[in-house]
Order: sequence, then structure tokens, then C-alpha cells
Amino acid sequence: MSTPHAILIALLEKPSSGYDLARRFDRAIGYFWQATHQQIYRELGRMVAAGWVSVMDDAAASRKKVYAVLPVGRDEVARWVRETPLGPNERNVFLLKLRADAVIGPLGLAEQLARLVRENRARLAVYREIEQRDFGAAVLSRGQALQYAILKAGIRTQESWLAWAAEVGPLVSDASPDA
Amino acid sequence: MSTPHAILIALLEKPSSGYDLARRFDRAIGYFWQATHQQIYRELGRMVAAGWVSVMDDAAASRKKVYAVLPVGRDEVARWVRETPLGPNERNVFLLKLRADAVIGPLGLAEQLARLVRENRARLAVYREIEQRDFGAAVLSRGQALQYAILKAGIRTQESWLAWAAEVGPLVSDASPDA
DNA sequence: AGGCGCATGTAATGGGTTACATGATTGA
DNA sequence: TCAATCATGTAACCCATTACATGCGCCT
Repeated sequence: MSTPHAILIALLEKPSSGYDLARRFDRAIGYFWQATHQQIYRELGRMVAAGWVSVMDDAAASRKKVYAVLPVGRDEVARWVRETPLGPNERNVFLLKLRADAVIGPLGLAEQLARLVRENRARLAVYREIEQRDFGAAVLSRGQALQYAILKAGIRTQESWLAWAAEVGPLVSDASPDA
Repeated sequence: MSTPHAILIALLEKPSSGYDLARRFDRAIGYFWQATHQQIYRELGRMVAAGWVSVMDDAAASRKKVYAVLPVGRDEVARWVRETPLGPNERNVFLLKLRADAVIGPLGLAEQLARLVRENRARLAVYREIEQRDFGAAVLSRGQALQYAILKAGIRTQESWLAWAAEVGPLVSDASPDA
């Protein structure tokens, strides 16, 4: 999932301490992208060394260090979003890139989305074939019914994601809306 | 995800060689549960040592080793399905357990499914609150629209999974259908 | 005075990923 | 005979997970 970039993006949204980051990753953020506080502290250390983020002692809470993304780190996020190809099945990574796109201007995600859509459509077609071939019978045994249920989980997931993708498409389209 | 148990269950469905297992994990199976051939060979070695599976040279293809699950391994699968609690967000692990349930009799998954349903309903409620609180405005900026899209991905996922769970419920219910 | 939550870290383990390696079979 | 696929493995690295550790501040 690329923990460092997930952290960078979270810091772009709001500069935070390691502790606060850990809490954010425990809450809403953590449903898609997970990181423990140990990973967070380790990556923060590395990223400070790399010059991607800065550290400052919090004025209010004495023993708190607030991390913020430096321009170099911002560029690194943009580079990662643009250049790192998405594996199949990496929808949550795409969501992470969307988050980056929401914070720092448009990054041209249309092509990557289109690719995901193509792959997921293809997978859905495969599932549909299996469905017709293996589960066409009127009566299924318990085992078959369960295997069918597993397949249906896949089918539903694909369909629901594709419907979502159709909605987001316009938001990441490179062409201006009314050109 | 527990690679060893994923392999055991795949072997229960069909005794295979390491190579064939790797191919199965590359295809349909691998959409939910992934394992490279190196992991597979390592785990097969361990499980043979543990007495969970047996090895036999394939009669047809000379240099092929066919692995099959022994009774002890079968019991281990049943134990794992029953006793290992599901973390939140481990829906694919539940699917893996369903596959085990499909191969070796009913294993009493109703309770675990009910728990997942409760958790996912709660999460959906949280998302709905965020939706109303943060995205009620008529006009959203580009960034807000994208953040909303990310939230909607979560909402859709929850809804679609809950609909699926409602369908599977009867299949794993412990009570007999018409008692 | 003691316990709990805050806040930051270190250390060790185990598993996943990648690269490397070998030999046998099949088809062009 | 050359390349590609089959089939099995070893080795090294990196990362995630778990456990351990420390000290401050607040509340009772």
C-alpha cells in the first residue's frame, strides 16, 4: 500500500504529530489504509532524514512533535501518484491517490481509472462465465450453494465498484467539462 | 490472511502439486487470497513436517509431487474456522472460512457472520453521519467532491456487502430451516 | 499516591517479496 | 537445437506485527 506515501498524504491534509497520525489511522482513514504507530514513527524518521517532512516542537503541548510536508515531499507524492502503476486489485491504492489529488491539484488520474475499469470489467465477465457454467442448475447442494455465494460476493463487489467508478470518472477527467 | 489455512482449504477442494496450487492462486482463487509459489512451497514443507498433509509422487508426471490433506490437517482447518476470531475488515477471511464450510460440513459460522454484520452496519452508520455533516452543502469544491467520492466508495462497499450478507445468512444458519 | 491516557520510541520475530537457481519436457 | 513452459526449490531483504519500555501530565 506504500505506507510512507499514505503518511505523506495524511500530513498534507493536516500536519500532525506521530501520535495524532496513529489515531487518524485508527479511525476513518484506517478502514482503507492501515499503519501502526511503530510504522508511523519509523517512516517519519526516514522521511525527515530524506528531507520530505519537517519537525517542529509543538508550542502548546510541550513534548509533541508536529510533522509537516516540505515541497520536496509534495513533489514526491505527485511523482508517486503519477508514476507508480496500479496493480490489479489495488482499488484502495487508487483511493489513496484520489485523496492526494484532492489535496494537491489535479494529477491526471483518468488513465489509471480507465485501466482499473477495464480490468474490473474483464474480471466481472470471467465471473459471469463461471456463474453460467457452474451454477446454472436449478437445485444446488449445500456446498455448491456456498461456493456460489462466494462467487456472488465477487460479482457484487465488481458491480458496485464499477458503478462507483462511473460516478468518479467525470471528477478525474483530464478534459475540461465544457470544452 | 493465514496462508497455511488458505492452502489447506485449496488442497481440501482438490489435492494438487505446489505448482498447480500456485496457478490456482494466480487465477480465480487469487482475487481474494494471494500466495506466491515460494510461500506455497515453504508452507507445504512445514505442513508435511507437521503431519497435516501428505506428499506423493505423481504417477503420471514424474517430477510432480501431489499434496493431500490428512485427517489432522482437516481437524486443524475446522479448529481454525471455529476458533480464530475475525478482525473487523476481514471479510475475505470470512469468505475463506465459507469455502472451508463448503468442503467439510457445516462449521457454525452464523455467529461470526452476525458479528461482521453488526460491525459493518455500525461503520455504515458512521459514514452516513460524516456524509450529512461534511457533504450536505449544495455546491462542493473539486477537493470536497473527491473526498466525498472516497466516502461514497466506503458507503457503497458497506451497503453491497450487507446485501450480500443478508443472502448468505440462511445458508450458514445453525437452526434447521423449518423447525 | 496511584492509575490512566498521552506521546514517543526500541527490539525481536515472522512472513511476504524479489531475485536467483536448476533441470526436465515440449514444440518450432 | 533453441526457446519457452513446467516444476521445484534456496537466499536475502524488507516490512509489518508484537512486545517491551519510558516518562510526562492529569484526575481522583
